[in-house]
Amino acid sequence: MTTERSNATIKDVAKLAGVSPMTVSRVINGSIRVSPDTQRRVEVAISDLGYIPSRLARGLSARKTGTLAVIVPDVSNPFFTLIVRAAEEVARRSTYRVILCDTRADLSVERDVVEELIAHRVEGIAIAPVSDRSKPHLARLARFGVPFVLIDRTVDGVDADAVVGDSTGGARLLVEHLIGLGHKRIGLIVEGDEVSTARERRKGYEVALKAVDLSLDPTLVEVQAPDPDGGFLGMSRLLAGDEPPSAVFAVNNLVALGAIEAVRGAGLEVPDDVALVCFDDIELASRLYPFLTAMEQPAETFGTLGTQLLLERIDGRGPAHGHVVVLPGRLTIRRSCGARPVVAL
Amino acid sequence: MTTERSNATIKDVAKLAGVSPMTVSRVINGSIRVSPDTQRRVEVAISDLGYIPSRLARGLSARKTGTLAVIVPDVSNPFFTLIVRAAEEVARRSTYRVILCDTRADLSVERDVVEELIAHRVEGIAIAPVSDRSKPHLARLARFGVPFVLIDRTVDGVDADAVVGDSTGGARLLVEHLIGLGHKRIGLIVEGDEVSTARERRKGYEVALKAVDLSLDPTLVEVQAPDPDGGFLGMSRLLAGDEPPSAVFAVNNLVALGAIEAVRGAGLEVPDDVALVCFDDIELASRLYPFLTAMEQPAETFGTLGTQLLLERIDGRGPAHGHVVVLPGRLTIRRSCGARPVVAL
DNA sequence: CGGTGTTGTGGTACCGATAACACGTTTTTC
DNA sequence: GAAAAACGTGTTATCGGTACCACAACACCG
Repeated sequence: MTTERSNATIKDVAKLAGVSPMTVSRVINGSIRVSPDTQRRVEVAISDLGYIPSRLARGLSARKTGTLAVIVPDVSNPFFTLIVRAAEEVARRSTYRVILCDTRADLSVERDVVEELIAHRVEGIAIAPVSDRSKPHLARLARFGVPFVLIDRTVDGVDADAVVGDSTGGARLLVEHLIGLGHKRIGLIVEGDEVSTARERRKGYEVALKAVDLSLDPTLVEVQAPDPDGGFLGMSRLLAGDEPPSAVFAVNNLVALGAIEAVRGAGLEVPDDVALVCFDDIELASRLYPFLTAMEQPAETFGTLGTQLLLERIDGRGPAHGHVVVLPGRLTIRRSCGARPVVAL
Repeated sequence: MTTERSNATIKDVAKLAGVSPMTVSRVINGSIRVSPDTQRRVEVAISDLGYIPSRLARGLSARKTGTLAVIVPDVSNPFFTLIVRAAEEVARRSTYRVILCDTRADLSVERDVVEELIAHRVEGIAIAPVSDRSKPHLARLARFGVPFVLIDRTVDGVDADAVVGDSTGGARLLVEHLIGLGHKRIGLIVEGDEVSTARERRKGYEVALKAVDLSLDPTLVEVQAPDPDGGFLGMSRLLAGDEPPSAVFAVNNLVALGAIEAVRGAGLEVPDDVALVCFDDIELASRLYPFLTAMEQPAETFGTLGTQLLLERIDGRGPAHGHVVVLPGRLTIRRSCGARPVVAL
């Protein structure tokens, strides 16, 4: 193994192989118009020099980088991790590379990330936007002609391809399940309605209640950050009310976690004192302790389908207007709702 | 808001501002040698055109990209997520961007990722390598003069900066804890010893047993993949043995998860029938259900320190030989080991 | 046998930025 | 008050590739 420092360029390879840089370029890019003999010589030279073509130069010159990006608000959320994995897989099969970006649900980080990706001249972006306030960022992409696909969330006033879950329907099912268990006072912990999923889940909650003539008590709705802290706060406030709910619907898995902590913190238990349901599973946690009754969404499909739509857009195929795919979820009944689990532990 | 498609270059900006591209470049890069008036005119032009400089061109021309990379074997593992977050934070403060890469613990993916990052001309890499067999990949980096820092794991035969946990000491503490609880037959589920942490944790296990004259029974050691499936398999085999262990040390959090499932699958319970300890916590799961007795490692510090070492390397500072930092873990006693928890639930 | 393709290869310009140097002007310095 | 230094800006070459066109050599056609 040589220890020599290598930073060969296409010219070095060309010289060593006794051809022009253009011919080396042809070999790299798998052009057909190269004689077998030349091709072999060039390949040997590349290998001898340990040559790796610069993506910077390639991208600059060819005006395409072969790079996509996936932007999510939280890479550590298992729901988004699955999306990312699936997206990478699809992209890889189309010989695209993927840059993964985490906005931490922070609008200003999202703004920077989008700008950075434009600067990198990525060819397309799959994005789970922070909220409706992401609209300027998406407008920026549109202005630069960067195709994008929305994942998990739509953005008010933005017409684009999107792959989302059936939040309204899913929420309705969850709440109907609680109603079926006899609950009449059902609380909701949800994030602000500038996030499409929150908006729709809230709507599903309301539809389910109205359908059985249960009144909508505004004191039973807590608007909180979509994380464990928000869940904790929301549940704490609900429990402190005059007439606390007997069941609560948490807008997502992390909120549910915090809500459970709040229940326990109040010396109560889930589901005995408060039943709980939510959107999205926490896979690792459920393996250890199958507890959360949840509307599970097909995260991988979000990633797969989203990336496929994106690739179509890049190729100039696809309809003129945004193509929105809505995927149904699956209700998984476990302990937190208080129903007898279907499968014994 | 104009809907015009924008792809302005530095020349367009220069023309609009009535200066040369060089002057625009100076403004972009915050050079001091620009008159306030010119600066303002250029900034207005940039803003009017919605100009975003091409990183490709900048990188090619300036021969530096201002980009680092973090490579981990599993972004969804909370341990690595924390590392990544911390690394990004440090990099951002030094005006570096970060590319996040997930190898899925697959050597061939790691090879491709490394090659891709060299092609992107990243200026430095923090990597949690797959195993000792990652050595050629690291050699490649060295050959290209790309500084790198090892995170969480060292690689046999590679001299580099590294930030790792005290695996041997941590493992010893965990096993001593089990011994202190009266266990005499203690099993181990570990991955192959081409991974430094596995090697060292196994060593810690052996040291702890020897220290109290407990024999090393090879049938109590299961070598398995470092994921839930491996844990399940390992635990299943241990339980099926002639003289099953009364306690088991799982090499990491995910293995522990699978191990618990195996115990339950056999109609037994943790810790009543088998006590269990492991490395690394699962934060979300522990919030829902504080169960795992674990050696928690300061993941953020791995990321922070690692990136700092990397930045020093890039600046040409830092010692000639690899600087290895070993960080101690913290033993968190919960239920899975069978000890009475310090804090009531 | 000239005309028309096809094949394999090279030359040149250029992608969009910056480094390095040059140059006219103003300011400082003694 | 002239030389030296600082200032503000432009010119040119170049980073490492690829697009586009040119072109020689050979094949095939009627």
